[in-house]
Amino acid sequence: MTLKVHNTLTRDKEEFIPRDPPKVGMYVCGITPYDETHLGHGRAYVTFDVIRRYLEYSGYEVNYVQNITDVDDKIIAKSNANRVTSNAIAEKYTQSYFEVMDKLNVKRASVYPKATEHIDEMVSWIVGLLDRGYAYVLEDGVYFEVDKFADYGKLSGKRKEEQEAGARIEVKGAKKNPLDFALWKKAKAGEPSWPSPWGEGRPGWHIECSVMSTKYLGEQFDIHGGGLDLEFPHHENETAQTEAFTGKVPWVKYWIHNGFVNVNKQKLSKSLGNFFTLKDVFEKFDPMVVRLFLLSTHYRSPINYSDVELAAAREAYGRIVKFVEDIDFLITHPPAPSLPAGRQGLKKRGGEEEGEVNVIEREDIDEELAPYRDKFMAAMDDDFNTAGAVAAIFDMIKFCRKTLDDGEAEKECLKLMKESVVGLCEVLGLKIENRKLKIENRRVEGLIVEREAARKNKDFKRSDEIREQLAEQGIEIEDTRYGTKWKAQA
RNA sequence: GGCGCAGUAGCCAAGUGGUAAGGCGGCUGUCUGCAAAACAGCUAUACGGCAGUUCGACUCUGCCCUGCGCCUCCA
Repeated sequence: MTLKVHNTLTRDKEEFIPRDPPKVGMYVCGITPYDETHLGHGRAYVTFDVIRRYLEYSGYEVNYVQNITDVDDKIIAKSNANRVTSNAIAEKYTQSYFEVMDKLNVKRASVYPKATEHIDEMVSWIVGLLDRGYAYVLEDGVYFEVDKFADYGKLSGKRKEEQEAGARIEVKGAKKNPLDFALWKKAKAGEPSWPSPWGEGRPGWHIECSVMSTKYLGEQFDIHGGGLDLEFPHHENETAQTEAFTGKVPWVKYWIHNGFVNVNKQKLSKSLGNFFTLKDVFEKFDPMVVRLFLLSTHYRSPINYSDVELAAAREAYGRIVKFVEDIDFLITHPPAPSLPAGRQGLKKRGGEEEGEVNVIEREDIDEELAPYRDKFMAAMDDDFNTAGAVAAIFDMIKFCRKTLDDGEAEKECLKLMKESVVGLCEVLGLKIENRKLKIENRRVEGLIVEREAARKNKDFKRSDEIREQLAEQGIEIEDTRYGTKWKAQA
């Protein structure tokens, strides 16, 4: 089986062959931290997290770079409005971003380079582009000259001649072509700025991604991702300036873009006021439910937010969790040892002749589980079809339940079923936690708190009782100067 | 105006040139003193419309209708 990836550059599904296997260099456009992280961000970063996880699962070593645009008009506007430094704004929302992503179980990137920490490199790129004749200086900054780059438009499929007729292009006089974009913006009063050959100022939006991606991944690399809305002009501009600067083509081998989150069929957006912050959504739904909801649609299709669909995802997620809980229960509650030695399992439910039990062994199950794993892989190999992959997980669960209904499973066999389901979920970044064990933990924690209180009151009788009580349940406690630790005896 | 995406059961959503994965919901059953929960079974003669290609299309082509996105900051 081979992995196929839809490449925006070729508008086709292609076999994925990294430049230098098993290494994969992957760059994803990160956030501009000026406000709370919303569901749209969630979709984007869950998408690339799944891609990253699947590549790793497939044996690749992924170097995942995600930038943080910590200097920008909106950050500056907010800092001025709130009378704090733009750095404070950026810090605050970056922190918030990580909190929320952790909840969604998005693995951390290998590195999160910040724009403000790479200003020198950006300046030298701009100098280089000027030297090479791809840029020019105006009153208010330095601009990239789109007409000097013959391939302009190759990513987005937009021809610059055709854009000029459009109504939505700004009609600024000074630029040679309306599509020319700022590499460097000269500072206005009250803006953060850095020195440059063109005076104090700050970099334009696109240059940071070119500079930072190539710095950490090399002048050419495998995957560049981001939301569909970044395809043009952001990614187009990045491509133009990078290939102009390095002279190496193609800069990026595979371009991957995720679709939007819609509400009432419209794109989530600030201007429409129809966006949900992830923190808001988590008030109503568990982050893993949100993740499953996101995974239930192919990453390139639009996905419509609705409480009804989130609730459906919650039910579905609950069924996966319930399955794992049921298996855990069977593992910890083996049936009466009236069965032949070494054989533990379930009593057959339907009434067949007594004494005749259909014992299911680990090897058999391993073999029978294979088709579901294959279905999962086939779906993921087909441009990361997470919807198909999720279906495979449900198929696997259904098969396991049916098998358990038909006969007795060895403990090893039960473990294998659990590992198989949980393992596939893990590839999708879906954490499956046994809620009952969690409650159990909470109960233990509660007793420990009670015991600590008793000790404080020198009620050692009660505290010893609790220690005894826990010990009977196989829980050992250890008092340390940092507090009481506990562990279950193996 | 240019470029592009989508239209599959009550809802969401995969998918294949040879007659439709999965989830939610609904219905029925198992379990239960009853219920709830849970689990199980069933639940699209049909894939926006009209033509065409083909032995055969939901899947390919053309046109049309509807919705959406990018071309301005945006995941």
